[in-house]
Amino acid sequence: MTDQPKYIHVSVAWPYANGDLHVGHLAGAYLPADIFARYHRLKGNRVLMVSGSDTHGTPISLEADRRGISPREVFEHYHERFLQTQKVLGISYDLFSHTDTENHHRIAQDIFLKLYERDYLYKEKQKLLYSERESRFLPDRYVEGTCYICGYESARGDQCDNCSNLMDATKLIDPHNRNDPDDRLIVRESEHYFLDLSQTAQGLLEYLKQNQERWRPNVVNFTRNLIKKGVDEGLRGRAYTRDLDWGVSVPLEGWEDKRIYVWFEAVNGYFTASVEWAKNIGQPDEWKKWWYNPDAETYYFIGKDNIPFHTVIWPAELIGINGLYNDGDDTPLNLPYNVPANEFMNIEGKQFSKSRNWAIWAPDVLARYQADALRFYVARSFPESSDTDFSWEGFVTRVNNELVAAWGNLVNRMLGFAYKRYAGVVPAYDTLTEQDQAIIARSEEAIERVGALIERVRLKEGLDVALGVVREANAYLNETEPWKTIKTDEAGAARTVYTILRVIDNLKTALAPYLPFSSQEVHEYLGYDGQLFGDLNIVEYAEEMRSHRALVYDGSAAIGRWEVSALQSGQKLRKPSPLFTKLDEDVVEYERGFLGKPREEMPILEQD
RNA sequence: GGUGAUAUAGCUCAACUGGUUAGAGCGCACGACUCAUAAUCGUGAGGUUGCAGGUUCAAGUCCUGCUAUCACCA
Repeated sequence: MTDQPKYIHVSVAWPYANGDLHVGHLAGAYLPADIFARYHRLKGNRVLMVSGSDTHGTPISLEADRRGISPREVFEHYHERFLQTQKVLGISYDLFSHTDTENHHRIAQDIFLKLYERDYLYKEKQKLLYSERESRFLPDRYVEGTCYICGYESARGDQCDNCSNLMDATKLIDPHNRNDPDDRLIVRESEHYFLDLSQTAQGLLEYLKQNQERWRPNVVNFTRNLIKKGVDEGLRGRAYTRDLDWGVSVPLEGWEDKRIYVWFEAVNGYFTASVEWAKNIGQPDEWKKWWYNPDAETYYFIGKDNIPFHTVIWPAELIGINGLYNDGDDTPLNLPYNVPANEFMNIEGKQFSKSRNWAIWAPDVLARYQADALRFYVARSFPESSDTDFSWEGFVTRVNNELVAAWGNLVNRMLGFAYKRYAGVVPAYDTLTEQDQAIIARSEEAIERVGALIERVRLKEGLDVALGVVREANAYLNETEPWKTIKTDEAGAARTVYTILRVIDNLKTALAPYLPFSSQEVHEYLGYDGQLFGDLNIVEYAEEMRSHRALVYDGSAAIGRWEVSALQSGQKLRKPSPLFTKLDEDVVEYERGFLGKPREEMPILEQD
């Protein structure tokens, strides 16, 4: 490989640490990001993949109230579970941190101050609902009142559940505290800072123009209309600060009681986690190779609900803070190179719902099934162009018919055959027939084709291509029948077995980003040493006042390459055993039984 | 109400900028094989591409209207 390594930044949506990870999280962002990152690592590129727990925001506060504990206790509990879950699932973050680190607070405040100094922020008074009993402004989610459109009595502050219109909380009739109906709320003015998007609108349009070829059409169209509307009508500002007590403080005198709005501060995490990562490895400027390098490519893996924040708000912030921490150098910060937003994954035909427990929780699935089985089914069902459905019937049939029967069985039948009949070594051959060469070529092309698709973030199609070649490999065996020819044509059988082992070697590589655990097994069965990928560790980092735990990818032991097989005859094989567990049909009914019923959180265990 | 997206075989999904008889997997029917976790391979049946119009030599693919679902925003 003579190409210069590319710098690839993989930014992954920050999950609210108010509940376990579920398959929607995996399908929307984490698994696609991991597949993408693993591919680029195999390719020899420099990958920096970061994310972390979002520890602020109303959902955390609500959960804390519900349980009668502090927001910190809530997020620490789920942050730890995120670390363990993603370690078992193999989501290979270079750093999965959280937003309550000193590092994140400091940088989020520096970003605010930079925007403030450069006049990207303006002050404005807002009318908000105030609780005299609690002496504070109440977030919309805490407010209840009578809907001013349909008259429904229990409309929420943000939306009416009856007529589903969005609500302006201050217009609600008889507004009161959800947790305390006697607490009548009054409208009071409060001053806040707003991000002035009109200043960056032209720059954003220009930026969009340069990227639209590469982006998914829905992301482009959605963003373009958002900005254009803003340019025509004067792009509205967005409130950057809130009257809350949980979050990052506004770093201005007299504003200490207000907080930076969680969304503005959470997207800063892509940047703050990169800085933290560099500090953690003892090379504090290393992050600049992704953020201030014009040749670096930055990818943001998010769900469709977050598109505006990643294609408008965050780029606007980045334009506003250009030069931050860069010693006067005028290189601009990198704006998102691609934002391959996914749609949603439904559960058994219905929308995910945490409150009704209509959900499939990642720790629960991983307690019962192989990580690669989950990765496989979710990847087969990625909502890349439209909403898709996770069904247990689909899980069982896809795992049994495709993962176990087509790929796992191909590996098992031929590695077992080779191991038994050829004294545990890759058989020798003289020349390969055209048919042999053809299937080898197909498997080599698969590496090329799958790689090209992954680079374009068409991950589902990439997996489909690899599986297609798995089927071709099975068909090849049906035609060449080495178990028959070994009795009549020893040279022919040896040639066939060598061929299929080399094909399996190539397919192992093509599938490795998707199925890292089982590809590693195949790698070892074929007699190779070493790890295709590095290791994931949970590490504790101390700051001045407190410490936090993080998930960290250590690639130092990785030897895997995105290259075609050069399998040598005579290589010593290891005794194979089946890669995947076949699932019983009863799984469908058993698992469906958990849906919609109260759930008990179980400890997260490592697999194997 | 505005913006974006989705609606294709029984099921889950494909089909880049409009172009030969709309594809694949599963399921189903029939056949082949037996090395393998009864796994594999082949053949076949099955679609008036949500509804109604329109543009074009040609539309699942473009335009208009409508219906349903999802997301974001007022």
